[in-house]
Amino acid sequence: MDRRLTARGLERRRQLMDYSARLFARNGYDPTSVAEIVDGMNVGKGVFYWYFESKEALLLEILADSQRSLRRLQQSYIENEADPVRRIELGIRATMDWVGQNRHLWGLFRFAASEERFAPYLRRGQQTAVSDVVRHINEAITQGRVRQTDPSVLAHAILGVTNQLSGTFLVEQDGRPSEVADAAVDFCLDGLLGARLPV
Amino acid sequence: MDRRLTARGLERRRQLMDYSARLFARNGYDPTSVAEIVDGMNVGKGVFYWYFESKEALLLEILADSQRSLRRLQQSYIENEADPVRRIELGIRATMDWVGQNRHLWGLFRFAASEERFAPYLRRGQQTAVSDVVRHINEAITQGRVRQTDPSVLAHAILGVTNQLSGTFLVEQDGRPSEVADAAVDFCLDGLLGARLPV
Amino acid sequence: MDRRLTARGLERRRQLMDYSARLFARNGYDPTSVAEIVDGMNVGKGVFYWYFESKEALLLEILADSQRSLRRLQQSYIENEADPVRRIELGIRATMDWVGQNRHLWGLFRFAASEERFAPYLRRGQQTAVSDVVRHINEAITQGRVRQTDPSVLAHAILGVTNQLSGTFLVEQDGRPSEVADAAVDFCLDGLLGARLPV
Amino acid sequence: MDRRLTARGLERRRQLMDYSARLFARNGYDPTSVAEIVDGMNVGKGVFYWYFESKEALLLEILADSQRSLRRLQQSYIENEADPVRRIELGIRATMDWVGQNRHLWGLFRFAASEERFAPYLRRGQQTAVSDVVRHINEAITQGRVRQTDPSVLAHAILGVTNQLSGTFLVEQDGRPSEVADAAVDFCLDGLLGARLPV
DNA sequence: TATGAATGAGTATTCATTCAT
DNA sequence: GATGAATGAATACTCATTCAT
Repeated sequence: MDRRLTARGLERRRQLMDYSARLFARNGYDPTSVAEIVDGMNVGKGVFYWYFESKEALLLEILADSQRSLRRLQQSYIENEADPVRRIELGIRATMDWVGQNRHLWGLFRFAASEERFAPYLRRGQQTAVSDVVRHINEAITQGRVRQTDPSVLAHAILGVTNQLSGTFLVEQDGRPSEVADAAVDFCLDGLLGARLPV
Repeated sequence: MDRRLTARGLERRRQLMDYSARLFARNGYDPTSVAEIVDGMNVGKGVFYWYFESKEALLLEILADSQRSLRRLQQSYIENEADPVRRIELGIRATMDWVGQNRHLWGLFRFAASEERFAPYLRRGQQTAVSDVVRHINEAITQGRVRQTDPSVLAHAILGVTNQLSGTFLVEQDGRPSEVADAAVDFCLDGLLGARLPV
Repeated sequence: MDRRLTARGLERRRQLMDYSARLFARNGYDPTSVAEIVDGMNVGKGVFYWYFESKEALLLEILADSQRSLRRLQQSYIENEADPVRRIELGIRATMDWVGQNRHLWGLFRFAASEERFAPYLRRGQQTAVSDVVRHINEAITQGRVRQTDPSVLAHAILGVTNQLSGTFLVEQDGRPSEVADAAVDFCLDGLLGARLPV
Repeated sequence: MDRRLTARGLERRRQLMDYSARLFARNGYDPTSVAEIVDGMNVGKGVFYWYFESKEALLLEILADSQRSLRRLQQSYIENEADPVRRIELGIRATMDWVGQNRHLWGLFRFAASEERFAPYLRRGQQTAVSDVVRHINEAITQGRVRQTDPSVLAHAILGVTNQLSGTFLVEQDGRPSEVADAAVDFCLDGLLGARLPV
């Protein structure tokens, strides 16, 4: 591997990744055969193995790629924001927007997270996300705006809310990211019982 | 199918389900072969097909079984509790206790939820859970204790928190159900910013 | 693997080994596909893998089997013979007789000997053969009937003669084992120039 | 094919043959892919097919080349030698020297000899070698120095000894050609029992 | 001359399922 | 009820060869 690819080659590669990701997401990774992929793209079987070492390597690249792009979006939303609570909120909004534009990858992530052979590769991205949030929470605690609790628990709770609401209302029910984000932010900040006065 | 099974037969059947569930959870459903299952149990292949119509049917039964037992536990925790907020809390605690005792099924549920061919069977259980919670929330709203919001969004958020925290702190980090439940309940009721006075 | 085989199973296994050996010998190991083997036997592809772990494992078993049977024949010829030179002669005759009855295995052995991946498995048998002969030679040297020379060199030379003559005159030219053996024995004992008086 | 090659082209061609021969010898002909060859030489795939019609044609050329060079060496050793027995001896010495300098080709010859698709191409060279030796033997018989026996049998026996000793002691054990040649010559001339008086 | 891209038949192997005993 | 044997379509992957540039 480690081929020197021409511009045309790079494009092919990207097409393969996109198309595969869609098939994986729709039919599942294991049930999707390499034959299906190359047939669907009207290319020979060798093309696949010219660009990827294996079906597994392809999935891993799709996942890594996606995690990178999500993280980039989150950081672009957050930069220059001083208020830690607001940073958390913006992170949630970035995530919702990203999911909104990559709905088809949702199932793929769930699958990868559920299988021992792929979960490890997701774990790193997950940990990065958690520690990002933990940093904001710690700052907020210092400022006395969040009660003293294990920040990593809070971070995971926020992730749980974001995941669940995006899965249900964006992917399944095709909702609008900004509205789902509103709901997620509200819940994360105030819980069920919270009743902040309107500003 | 629909065999009249002797007591010994029923026992066999149960053993097969338990053992398969463990293999599925550890190595994934697709990668686990029927041969592995029957070899591991030291029986012939015929045995498997005597008790189950197919590998897929087996997984479905495992899932249905698990969902039933989880629901039963939740209801036993809740019955006779008049306070709707308290019922939500008890539901969370029941879930955590169940996960604590069925850790190995966790990954199986995630997998099934991620694949189009199995997700539908989970959807029903999920919907039941959601509408249970929605009922409590509506009651709480009527009592003026929860702000006016789409209750199904709140219900999903609660499920998200419960899922994420149980996955991370019970299954991955092998924590104690009651403590994880405490954290989940706190977050769900008060969010990040809430600061109820201790009772 | 390590199956419990019924009598019928054992027979199938043997048939597969015989048939494969013939195909390997005729067309070469690599060029012979598992498909060819099972098609030629009119069985499903699974049958092959029910009895053998892999194509490679099958070849190894064929080789081990053959080496065992050759050695057994050699020992049966030699036992009870006191004269070491005569024992060498009988070893040569045993080998020729064995080759005469297993002509089809000849090419298989040459192939295996020529490939790094199989040669090691042959080496052991080859070494056994050499040390057998070395033992006889040492005895003959002690008796003053063979000149002082590195016995392992002599042993290899004898093997070389036996191999070459059996390959050329038994396998290629379909000659009679006893006559080829006569020639091999003569050459090994007297070389080109030797001129023992007829006894 | 049959290209008009520039000097640089001829050099490329030679490099390809050398490199391929080494790979074939080390890993086997079938298991070595054209991709491996061109990758290892850092050239594109087209280069290979520019210089050779096919992988098979390449092997055949390597073999033909080698046989030619061996024969040339043998003839250069023998020319001007009047004594037929001495000519046989010099032929053996030439062979050992050649093998000593082309150790890596040894396995390749064994492989080619073992496969029906290549053996025919070797057969011709083998026959040439045999009839060379047969000519010397016949002369020696005429002179009464070798007993009346089928000369082709004797020739094959000599080849067998030479092959086996060179394979074992030159290629496997990395010995010195002149010493191995001494041993081969001794055995061929006198066999096990011969005891010529030292000259 | 040379390259990267593409082809597609072919390979070993797996596996859910069925069947004769 | 249970077993070992058998099926055969399907799978991931390879590779000699060709081609457009």
